[in-house]
Amino acid sequence: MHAFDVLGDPVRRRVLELLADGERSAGEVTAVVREEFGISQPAVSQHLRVLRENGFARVRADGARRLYAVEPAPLQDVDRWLERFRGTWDRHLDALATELARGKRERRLREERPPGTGPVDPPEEERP
Amino acid sequence: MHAFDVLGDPVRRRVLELLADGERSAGEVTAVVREEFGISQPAVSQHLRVLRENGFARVRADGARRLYAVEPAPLQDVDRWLERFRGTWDRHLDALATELARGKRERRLREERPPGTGPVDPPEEERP
DNA sequence: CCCTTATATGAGTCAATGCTTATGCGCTAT
DNA sequence: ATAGCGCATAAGCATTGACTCATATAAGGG
Repeated sequence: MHAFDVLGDPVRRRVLELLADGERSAGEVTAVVREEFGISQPAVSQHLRVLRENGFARVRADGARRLYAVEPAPLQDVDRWLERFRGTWDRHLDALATELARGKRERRLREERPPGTGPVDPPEEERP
Repeated sequence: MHAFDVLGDPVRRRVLELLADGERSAGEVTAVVREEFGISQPAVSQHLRVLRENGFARVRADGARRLYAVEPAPLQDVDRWLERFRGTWDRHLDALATELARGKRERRLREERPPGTGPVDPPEEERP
């Protein structure tokens, strides 16, 4: 199962959020998720299994309890995959920042730049 | 459809990779994906639709061709969701280089805002 | 105009996945 | 020992979603 398939499920994302602050027992996780999603204990257990088997979580025994914690490797994989798109939104952010800065400057110094010299609007989204 | 569901499909991930370098026509994308995954033209078109309808791609007409490009917003959402786990792998000291690179980029983008002054992440939310 | 090219849509099928109920199995405590 | 808790697994069912083939639409070139 690919990392993105694992993260595709809202319950599993919520479980990871709960584990982000540190170890939690299966019971604690189950209580929260049962409450929020209205699903059964076995359902949560099955999600925990998916997280385990795909390397998103490790588990350790504490008496009869199972303590789960985040295992970061696959999340890092996702992060690295996103790497190639950061350029895409950096460009957008830079453009936005430039636009905002220009607007602010123009509001303060009305006459500094004549109209028609700014960047053109990016193409609008289109419905074919 | 949640961003992670969209990214759960390997064909759609591949399409986004192809678009990461800039605009490409539906035909170009289809040719590559057909070759690599052995699926039909309509199948690729349906994936393009999913990307469009979920805000991952924008399309613009060029005669009979459709030129697709990445729309970064939902990828940024994913990136922000990952944010809370970066601490987890910092503790593991696994991705020092990645983190340093990111830190440098963020310092460049936030030169005028000192760290620790931004809002904290809200709980996971859906984008309609 | 007709034919071809480029892309999108519709209907139908099939497999994957997430849920439920029922049950198993190891700890813990009485 | 035995009952009860905590958690996992099994089996069955329903839904979702990705594919195929067939077809629609629209632009461009003779």
